[in-house]
Amino acid sequence: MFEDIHYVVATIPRGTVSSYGAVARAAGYPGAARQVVWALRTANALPWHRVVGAEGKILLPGEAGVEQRMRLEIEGVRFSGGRVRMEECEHYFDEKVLRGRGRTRRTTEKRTSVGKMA
DNA sequence: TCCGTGACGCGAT
DNA sequence: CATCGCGCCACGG
Repeated sequence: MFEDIHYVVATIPRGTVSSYGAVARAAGYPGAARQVVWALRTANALPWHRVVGAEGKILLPGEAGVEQRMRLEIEGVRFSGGRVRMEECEHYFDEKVLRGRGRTRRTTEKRTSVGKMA
């Protein structure tokens, strides 16, 4: 499992970010966002700073959070308020292959919001 | 072995 | 909006 997560995280291009949930899905464990956290915590040679909350929010507490934001800004990721501008910087894995959103009832019903439908 | 704990996410209230 | 509740799953006590 962490192998998959590790791999997925490693594929996030510099200058872009992704969310815990997105990584979990990409790795093949929809809903297992927590495991992504674990994977990031334990692994050390990963671009962990490229992973933020679902809304582009930095969830890391304390200094680590500051560092994460700093690193992202260095990579060119822009922020809007206290969150990352996902609209511009979110990295989309092969969503077409991941669209098997396992659980999550019918979130797709009115997906009028962020037009992220490939 | 069972139980609580997360850098979470998302629909429902 | 703010909150709650549940799902997910590896770990440490």
